[in-house]
Amino acid sequence: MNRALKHDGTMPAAVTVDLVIFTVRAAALHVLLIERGMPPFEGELALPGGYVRAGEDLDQAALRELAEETGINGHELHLEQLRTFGAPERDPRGRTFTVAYLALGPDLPTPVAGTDAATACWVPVDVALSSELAFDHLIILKEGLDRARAKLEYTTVAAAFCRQPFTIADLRRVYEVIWGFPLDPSNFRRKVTKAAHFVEPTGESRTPEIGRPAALYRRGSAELLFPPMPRSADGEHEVQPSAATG
Amino acid sequence: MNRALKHDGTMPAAVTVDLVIFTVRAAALHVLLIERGMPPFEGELALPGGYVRAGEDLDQAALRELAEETGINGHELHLEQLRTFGAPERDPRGRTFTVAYLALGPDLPTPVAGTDAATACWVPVDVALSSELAFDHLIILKEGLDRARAKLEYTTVAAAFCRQPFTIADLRRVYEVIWGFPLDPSNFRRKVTKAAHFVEPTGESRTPEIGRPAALYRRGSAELLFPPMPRSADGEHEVQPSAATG
DNA sequence: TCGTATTTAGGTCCTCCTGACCATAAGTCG
DNA sequence: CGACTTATGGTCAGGAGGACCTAAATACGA
Repeated sequence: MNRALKHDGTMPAAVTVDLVIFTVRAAALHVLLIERGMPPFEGELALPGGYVRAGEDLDQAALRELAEETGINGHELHLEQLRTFGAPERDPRGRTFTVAYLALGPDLPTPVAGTDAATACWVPVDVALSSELAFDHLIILKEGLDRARAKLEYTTVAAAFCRQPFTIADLRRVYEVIWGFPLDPSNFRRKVTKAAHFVEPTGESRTPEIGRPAALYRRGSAELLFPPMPRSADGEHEVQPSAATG
Repeated sequence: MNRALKHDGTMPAAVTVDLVIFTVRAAALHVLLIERGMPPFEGELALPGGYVRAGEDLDQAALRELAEETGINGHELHLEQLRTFGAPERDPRGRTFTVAYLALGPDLPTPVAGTDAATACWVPVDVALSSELAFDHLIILKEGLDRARAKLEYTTVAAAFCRQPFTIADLRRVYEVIWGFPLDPSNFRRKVTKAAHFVEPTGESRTPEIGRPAALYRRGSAELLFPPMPRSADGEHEVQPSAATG
């Protein structure tokens, strides 16, 4: 009854991980893209990723790919599963499922070209969103962006974009860059400093090129932010980007 | 370099979907469990699920399994991807990845025993949580419960548990059962009716066995709830249940 | 040396939302 | 009719957030 099934009902398939790696640099949100060095989609832009290896957990595979593509050990940044994509025809080589991951980190070094990546580079997300990406990677990128924007609201992951220690203004710029509109500096400070364990003052301060020195903070222990960071600027009440049919 | 890899780098693996199906009945949250009718874990309790078939998308596979196990066509209920589990030794038959789904629906009919399920039945979640489940299904169930609890806060999915039309008290009982503590009826009504497009009045009312008749509502168009439903009862500030290493 | 520009830090007012109540309405049951 | 139960609606105080405004601390230039 089912084509391509083995006697025990299993269907042989390949499983990959793909990573949406975001960082904030030069007042813009960037995503790491590679130019594919082999078919299919040779020469096209794609998200970094690769096959899950035999003894490997999914998180391990994501961390390994992260290290291979960026030279960063993933313990410094935020990593979470996004969603798994498995449309039957999404890979011309055969049935392939990909577990998409979202990675968020501070301004990362310019990546080295990996094994199967001809080149790897940081691309502003607005540029990437209007590009053609291999496979279904454009959809994955969009979902990653939606997830990142949503998570800024009710979690403290914004701090994952800041190299420690950081100033309140650094943290505010993360929100402004990812949400795409300015926040009131005064109200933002009040919100962040009064929230329990979002940021902890170090007691030190840093003098910028111009302006008054800013107090330095480091991440607190809180993961959730309650009440959430308000995001009232116009584009509100959009449909939630989650998964399936419902 | 890698054992069990084909020449092109792929590792043959099986992909399944498993479903955490929640419903509210008799003032308690229930989850659908099956007793496995074949090895491995024959005779043990497990989440319903099965292999993704050849031409099938992941969502399609989840909907098919849902129909097979409960006789319900999934378009009446909320369905979303939870997370993918792929620990190397999670299935003794060989490398198997499972895409876990979360399904939420109104008091569903008693399920029919499916093809590979000896028996299927609704189990109170507190009972299920203290049971032994096959594979890593207990972890999946816990994550599904965490996700459901969290989603009640900032989305309108609670209405997916109510057969339409429903009363405000019906909706409130969903929150109370899933969160595990009572909510103030008056404040809950104010919150729900003033939130934009959470519920829409039908103009009709229903007389219960005892007490004043209650106005009937149906689901509004909103998916997100802003500001969120407050969940201040003690167990607050717990670590977020999300995915990976971070 | 003394303003000026710039950025941080902190305060004020007002409005909305929420928690904790209380009061009333509209049914059923004895 | 009166007791009970549930639904509906209102009040009041406290907290959080948006829209401001003021002061502090630095670099720079006249």
